[in-house]
Amino acid sequence: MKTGKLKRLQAAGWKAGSAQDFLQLSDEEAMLVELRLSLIGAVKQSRQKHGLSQSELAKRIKSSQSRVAKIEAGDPSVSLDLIVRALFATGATRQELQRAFSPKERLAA
Amino acid sequence: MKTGKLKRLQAAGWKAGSAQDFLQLSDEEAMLVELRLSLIGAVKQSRQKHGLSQSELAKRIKSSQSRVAKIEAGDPSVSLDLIVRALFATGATRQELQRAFSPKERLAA
DNA sequence: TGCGGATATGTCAAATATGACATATACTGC
DNA sequence: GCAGTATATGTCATATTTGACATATCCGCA
Repeated sequence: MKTGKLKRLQAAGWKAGSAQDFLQLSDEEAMLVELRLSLIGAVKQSRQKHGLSQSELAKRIKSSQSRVAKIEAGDPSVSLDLIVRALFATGATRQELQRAFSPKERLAA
Repeated sequence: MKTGKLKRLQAAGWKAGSAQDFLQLSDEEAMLVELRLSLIGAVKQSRQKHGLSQSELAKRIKSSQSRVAKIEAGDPSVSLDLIVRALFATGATRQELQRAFSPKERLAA
């Protein structure tokens, strides 16, 4: 049942071109999206845990509040690089980063 | 002793603008570079382990042999996204990816 | 009600990453 | 020596990502 996968992706802020596009996602692509979701979650969590506003985090990574918002919204225009940068900038350790990579919940086949 | 850090970065294919640039690397930047190194190492290792040529891997990620070479050479023009994509495409599992994130060796201070 | 801070969304010019290509180098086996 | 295969390096037009900005929405609090 692939629809669950679709819902997840949409929930992450990915505007579907068409359902087909998503149903044709290769495993690698799915893994990448899943990875992004994990990291994004870690950013949100870590930022709030450290009591930072989006603007404050933005300053640390020399970006803008709007881009931080896009990071956390899972906007497709945001690169993995920027997500990881943001995560580090919140004060997250590499161990926390590692944890973000843990498949805490598995994708429905 | 910061020079070790510099050597590492240069070894990774980062052309120094000047030594200062590197000595001024923030911790977050250093972590990011270290992360890239780990992932790059994992790509090389996994690709060879699976008996793939750079050209074959390139096809899988719809790229070119030259870009795969740049990935493995640590070329600064290569994004984290592409590195991770390449790693997944070699057939690496998420667990292997996770291991690549492990700080197996620590940077000198 | 309105004010203030935080977050979200859309746009855009500039910056950066991209695949493709040419070409160079290295290492085989002949 | 040469041919074949793998990898490295440089360039470039195109594509994607960027920070910045405007503006909207949400949420307490007076």
